[in-house]
Amino acid sequence: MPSARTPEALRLADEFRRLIAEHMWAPGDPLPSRTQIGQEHGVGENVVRRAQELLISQGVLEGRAGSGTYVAEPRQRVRVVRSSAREQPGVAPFRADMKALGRQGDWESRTDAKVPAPADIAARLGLAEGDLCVRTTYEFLANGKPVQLSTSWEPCDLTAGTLVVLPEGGPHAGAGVVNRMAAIGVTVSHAVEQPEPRTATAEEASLLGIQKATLVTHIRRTYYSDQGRPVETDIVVPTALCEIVYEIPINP
Amino acid sequence: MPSARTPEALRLADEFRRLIAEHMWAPGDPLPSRTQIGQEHGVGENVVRRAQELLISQGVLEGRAGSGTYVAEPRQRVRVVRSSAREQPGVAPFRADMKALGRQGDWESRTDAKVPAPADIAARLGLAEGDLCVRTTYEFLANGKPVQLSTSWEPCDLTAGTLVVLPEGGPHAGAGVVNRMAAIGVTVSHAVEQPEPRTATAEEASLLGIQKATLVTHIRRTYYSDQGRPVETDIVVPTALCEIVYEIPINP
DNA sequence: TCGAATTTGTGCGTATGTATC
DNA sequence: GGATACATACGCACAAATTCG
Repeated sequence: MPSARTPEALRLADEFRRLIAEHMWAPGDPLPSRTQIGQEHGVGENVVRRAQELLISQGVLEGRAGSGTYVAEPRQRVRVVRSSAREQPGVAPFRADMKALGRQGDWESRTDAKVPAPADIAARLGLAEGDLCVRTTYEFLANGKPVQLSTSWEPCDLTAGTLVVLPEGGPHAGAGVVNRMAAIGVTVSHAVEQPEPRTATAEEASLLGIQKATLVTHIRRTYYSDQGRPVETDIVVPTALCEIVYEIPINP
Repeated sequence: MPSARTPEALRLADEFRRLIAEHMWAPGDPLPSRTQIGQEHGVGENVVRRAQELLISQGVLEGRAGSGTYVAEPRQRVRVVRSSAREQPGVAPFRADMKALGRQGDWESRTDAKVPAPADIAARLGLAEGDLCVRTTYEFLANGKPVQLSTSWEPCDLTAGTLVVLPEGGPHAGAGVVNRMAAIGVTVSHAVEQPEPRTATAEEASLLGIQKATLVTHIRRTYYSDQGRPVETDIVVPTALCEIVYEIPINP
């Protein structure tokens, strides 16, 4: 009849937390190796690993393969405001967000002009599978570091032959969907966003510089106009880097 | 030199998915035991376990301790709309949501009248730690089954001596925060919601009838009035049961 | 420049607890 | 109460990445 009621790994994780809280371990410091910690605490190497994994998933520690496990630097998260006030004439929403935080907002993008819509996107856009779209993938940077990913899908026949075919080209480059649509006479009346939690894929983690399998919020956004749905956008917001804020006005 | 590039567990998970997609396994069916599956596929027992865990975390399978692993029943998720249109005079927001889905919306609540605010709540409400609050915990039901949890915190000195001291008592019971505040002359101008992904605690999983450690969205909501922040609410929305929709009007 | 030692990361296995039938 | 099945904790072996002489 053995059995401590709380697993050793959890106790060890608490010990790590205590050492960090009491400034025995400072941000950026490497931890001793797993074998060393294991010997000092009289536990198996795996127990150490599990304790570290727990805190890594919580953003307290950071593991670097081949190098060591480190105390994570406390980084201020980017506040991403999502409200109607985001859409201002001639200003890119993301850059406005970053300016409010005193950071430089930039982005890199790649546009593929005629991409057949995959099944799920086609369903969301009300198209047949395989109908052509303009797909643009974005990587948003705050002070040069990636903090957010997104992919936008616009049906080809919506913008074909206009000046705004390419989201990041022409006179309205980077002005945001609402402004671009307004330029071709399409009035966007409202947007709908559906945030869903999931874990980051390996590719996303690599692009964003975050630990693997950490939590992200996947926002599926739809812009609605009088004529129908102009644009769908998938946005990936890593929890470790950004906090999402929805502002909701209350009608009296 | 061994090593298949893809782990056995992932291949087995795909096999499970295929069997379900091809209707060999129907919703509600129990899977064979892990030892049996392991022998049939020539893999270890824990490989089966990992494959099942993966699909359980995705809501495809469902594990019941002591009983077996089952194909999850496909249940339609409850659509929770979060927008300014939610707040209508005299109507509880949640009940309106459920009515739009053709379901019956109910809730159970428990109010504790004078609870000292814990540190994090005090900070959010702009109080000192230990200041008294009215804490109300809710369990929202759709057709009798719990789908959402929330906890609201109201500073005592805000409502003390009025008819709306208790959120679920008096003439404005269940009418929603905005209406109750209006009854005592406090005009709520806007709300701010901050959705964060995390995993469900054991208690939450038990209350909501979901698998342990599945994903939820934890929404921290603040109602703002002209005088300051009247109310904070923590809302727990399980991904398996609900989808969250934010409607954002676009100002032309 | 290269390779060996160190460290983290991954996959798989075993023992034991615990719930269900 | 016994048998069965899932759940949990812990351990081992090897691969991948990094570091440093």
